[in-house]
Amino acid sequence: MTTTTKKTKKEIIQEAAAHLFRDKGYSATSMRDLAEAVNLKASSLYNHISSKEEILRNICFDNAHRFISGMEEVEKSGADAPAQVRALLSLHIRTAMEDATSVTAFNDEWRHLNEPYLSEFKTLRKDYEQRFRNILTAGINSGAFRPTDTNIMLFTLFSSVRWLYDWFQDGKSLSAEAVEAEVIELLMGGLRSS
Amino acid sequence: MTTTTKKTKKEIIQEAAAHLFRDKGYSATSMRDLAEAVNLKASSLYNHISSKEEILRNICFDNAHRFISGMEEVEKSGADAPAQVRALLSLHIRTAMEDATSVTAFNDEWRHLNEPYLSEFKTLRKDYEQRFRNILTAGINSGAFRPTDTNIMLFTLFSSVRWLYDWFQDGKSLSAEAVEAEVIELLMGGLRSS
DNA sequence: TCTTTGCAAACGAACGTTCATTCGTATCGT
DNA sequence: ACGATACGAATGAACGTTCGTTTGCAAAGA
Repeated sequence: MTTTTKKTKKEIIQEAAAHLFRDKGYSATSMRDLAEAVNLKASSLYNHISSKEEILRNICFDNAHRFISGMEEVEKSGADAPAQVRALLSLHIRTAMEDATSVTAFNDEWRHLNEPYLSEFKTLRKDYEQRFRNILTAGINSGAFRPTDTNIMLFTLFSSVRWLYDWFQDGKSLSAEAVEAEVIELLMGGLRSS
Repeated sequence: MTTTTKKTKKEIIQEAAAHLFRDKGYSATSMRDLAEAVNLKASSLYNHISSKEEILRNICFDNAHRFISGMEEVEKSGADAPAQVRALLSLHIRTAMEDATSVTAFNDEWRHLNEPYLSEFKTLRKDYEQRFRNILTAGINSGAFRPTDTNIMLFTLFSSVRWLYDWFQDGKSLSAEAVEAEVIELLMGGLRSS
């Protein structure tokens, strides 16, 4: 037995759900699909979770908080803007490769949340984006980054990391570290002034 | 009345569907939603289209062919690799801004196609990707691009353009031309060697 | 007149969810 | 050591709703 910290059934269900949501999307995943994936019948799921949306909600907010925590660490590191952007890119890339479903939730499936959670999530997201923009602005002001619309910089960085979970699951040739290094170099090269 | 070449009802339905698919996703869009969007009842849609999936199919393949046509033009232009990449980036960016739904179909919703169309679409896509990779390889061999895994280059370029339709619809400050120029500069800066 | 278009009604299938019940196991009072 | 009790976990059946789609018929246009 490896380092398996015993998972609760709820955690097993959430992970299976995240996997299905990534592959087929939230709406196209039925509770019967999910039940089959964890060797249960649909009705049994409700001994562990209270609704389909609760599962999505947990996935979305868990990962929102993961990114926000990363942002907090980066902010108080006191590093310069390029180093902060590198650290955040690393966080996004690592997360996308280690837990592909996080990025899916963060990017694609949150729109199926119901109110008031939808608004709450959007607020978290906007906050994260604003703090990222602040770093980019600092980098431009310090002369490290070529002057560019920070929205364009921000969203280009964000979404250029989206493909990782589409692609990394086919067990590709490169190691995670190599992928991370190359992507970061590619994107930082685009930001650099001079 | 602007330059409206008279649209058939089928075209109107397809455009409304594309819009809904982008906003809510294919699975979460019902035929009753779609009917309401074109001021019809659900049953009336079937006088013009034969199934929900046919709509998706048309959207996916129309746009696949649009990108493939662009690729063909670029290939026979005889330009060098950086110019070819610029041209293809321009195509992707323009398309994303003028017809946001295309990129959604191309990137996200095609997975809901049924066989045999799913396989057919995947083949078209793989073909397009391979031809893009060939251009990137040529750029590396000529010394214009920093040596990098072409898959990483390819998917980074592809997906870094995805955000445009999420963002451009909120009527933003920058003109389409400005956005295009900045994004291309950002991405080409990352590819460049030296 | 004949084709095209629209609609109300209805279809079976699938959806998320609830319910009463059952089974196994742990905890308790005695 | 014993039966009584409680409880977590699983289930089949059924609920009401929504899904994509079909049918039959009326109105409109050619």
